[in-house]
Amino acid sequence: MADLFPSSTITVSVLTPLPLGPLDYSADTALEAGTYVVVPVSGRDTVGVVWGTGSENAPKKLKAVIRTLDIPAMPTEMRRFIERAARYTLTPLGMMLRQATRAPGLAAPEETRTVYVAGTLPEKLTETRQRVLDVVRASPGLAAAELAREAGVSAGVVKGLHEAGALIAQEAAKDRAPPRLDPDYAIRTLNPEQQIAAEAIRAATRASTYATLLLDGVTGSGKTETYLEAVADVIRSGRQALILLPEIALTSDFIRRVRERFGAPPVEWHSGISPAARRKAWRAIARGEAQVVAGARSALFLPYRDLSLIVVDEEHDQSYKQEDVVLYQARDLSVLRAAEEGATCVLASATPSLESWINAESGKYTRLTLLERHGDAVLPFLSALDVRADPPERGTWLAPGLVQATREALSRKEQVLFFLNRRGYAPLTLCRKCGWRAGCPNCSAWLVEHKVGGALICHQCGHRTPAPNACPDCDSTEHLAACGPGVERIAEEAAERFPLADVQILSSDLAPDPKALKQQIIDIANGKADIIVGTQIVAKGHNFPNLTLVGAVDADLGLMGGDLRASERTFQMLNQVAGRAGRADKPGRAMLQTAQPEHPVLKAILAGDSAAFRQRLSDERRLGGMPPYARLVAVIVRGEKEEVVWDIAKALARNAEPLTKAGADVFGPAPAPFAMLRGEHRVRLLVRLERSADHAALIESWRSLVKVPSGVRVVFDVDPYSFL
DNA sequence: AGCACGCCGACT
DNA sequence: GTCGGCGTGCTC
Repeated sequence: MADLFPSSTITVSVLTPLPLGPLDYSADTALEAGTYVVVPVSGRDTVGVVWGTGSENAPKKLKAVIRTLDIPAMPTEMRRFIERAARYTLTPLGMMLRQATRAPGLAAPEETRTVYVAGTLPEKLTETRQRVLDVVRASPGLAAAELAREAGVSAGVVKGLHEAGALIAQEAAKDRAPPRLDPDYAIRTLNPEQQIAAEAIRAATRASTYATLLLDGVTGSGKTETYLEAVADVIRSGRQALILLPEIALTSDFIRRVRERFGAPPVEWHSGISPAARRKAWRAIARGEAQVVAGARSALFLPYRDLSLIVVDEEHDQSYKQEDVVLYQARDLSVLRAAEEGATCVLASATPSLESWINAESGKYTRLTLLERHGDAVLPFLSALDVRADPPERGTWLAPGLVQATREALSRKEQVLFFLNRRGYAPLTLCRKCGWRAGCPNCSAWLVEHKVGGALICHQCGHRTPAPNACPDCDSTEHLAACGPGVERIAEEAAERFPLADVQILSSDLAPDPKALKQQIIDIANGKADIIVGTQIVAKGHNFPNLTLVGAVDADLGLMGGDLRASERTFQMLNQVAGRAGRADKPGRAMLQTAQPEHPVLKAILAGDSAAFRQRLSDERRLGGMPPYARLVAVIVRGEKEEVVWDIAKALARNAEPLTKAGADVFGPAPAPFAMLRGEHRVRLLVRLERSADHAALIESWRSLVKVPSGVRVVFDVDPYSFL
């Protein structure tokens, strides 16, 4: 449209979802910070957010803001959160905004629908008309079709009443508010321990100042019931609560628990919801109509109007770490957002992450402990099966003790789970004649044989090749041997030993898609399997109500090797898997097959003594090692301009190397931008680490690894870890 | 992130 | 002689 009025004079700074900072535009009126606007960027219409109001007179030739959007402005708290999150994760500001504007139809005008309210009484009042009027009086704001259905009349009656002036048409938002949750719908009785924890969370939310609490409760101690009582309090106060869950745990199971407690489901937000539901949820949250949101990590970037409580359930879960284009730890950013909103953050887990553990130890977080199993649930009986004393027969992998226990459980019609965190049939194929081993041509890993699909697959890079019939080196067809077990091989053995049992493999690569996998888990939980052979996916999400025996086929897996996270992850995984055993009426059994029963990780699990183990781990970690989640960005400073010359995260993404390698391997050759430098430069080295250990030592060791071409002097300016 | 501009290999 | 590879550069 042509601009009929004199040129605009006000400068506004607008942040767009691009890897940039805010851009300046002109506007004819002042726009409040937080207003959603459409602006042209490189000739295309882009939704952005007014980030600041600049000078009144716009002398430069700026492009003009195209229009403002009729949606609630982004609250100050959220803008501050985005700024701090961007700085903390070393992400360009615009990319952080991008996380928050990933809702469809933001720019589209809100759709409306016609609804009816009562008008004047009609002259002719028939019985059917009366029924319609009763309905409209009881619940005004229904559409014609709904009104007719509720009253049990035809659409014609409603139409007639409208024409007679007895019903008045109104335009209402098409998206209706989500169903109201009733905080008193089904109040749960908590045991004393739970009451203390729930009261502590309630006190924190009522104080309306930032606090983080670590809800550390053993499996089955009723963490969910406990924090839902605090959520109830938030609902009563008219504020909002967000419950973050690992994607896989966001099942109908969890939604059902919320529904049972509050009489209505929470607003859901995760990758599986439809664009329409997404749009609806976004607007309901922005308007403050959504009382409780249950979502995956991206739900942290929604525009809550009045957020009082953030719960991060299963806070140790790896999936809170986003590692694609924008890198962040949703658990860390939850703490950050809570700080900005003056809200309470609850980190809940049976096996808290080391960093949260340390933060609780140091007093940064308040620790709430639940030691008792709730209700009928009983801790499983844990035991080690020493495979040196009681080895499996040659060519098999299940120790006699585990086989015997399985036989007994099956005879009682109970389910058994064999846990082995290794996909495929065999992790190594070798030629017994010439010693050839099937290795990946791209990386250092061995190729894993998969019988399902008949291929050798690299679990590191995905490289795939048909399983050979003969040794590629010596052509021998008789000497190729599969070494070691994967879940497919354990399933094979289980089927041989227990021919009458229904054996099912639960492995991410064997389901055609995540939906099918979910369905398979539900079917198994409902009894459609006698023996489950599963990878780590059984550690998460669904409960198997008839499961009474868990056998960890190789509990030592992950206890060796250079990965410093391994023992921590193994501890968490085995703990969670073992916790799956047991029914309401009956304690379960968990047997850990091991060649090193005296290993501290296994001893800690068997003794249920996580504290000592964690203390030892954290002491160890303080001595060094590569953190699992890190960002290191080198910035050349040239006067006012700062130029990112090297981003470790991007370098890692290119090489597809895990973040767990030793420093020297991560750094590799000198990054090209350094090689091009001549003379003296000031370089700021920005570092962000996930661990709350001793960062200074790590940074120092990294600094020594940055290779700078000779003749160039680089002054390092380390930006210290600064986070809450 | 997109998208344009830009300089070197195998093809209608 | 062109089509097209993706390497830098820009977006108010």
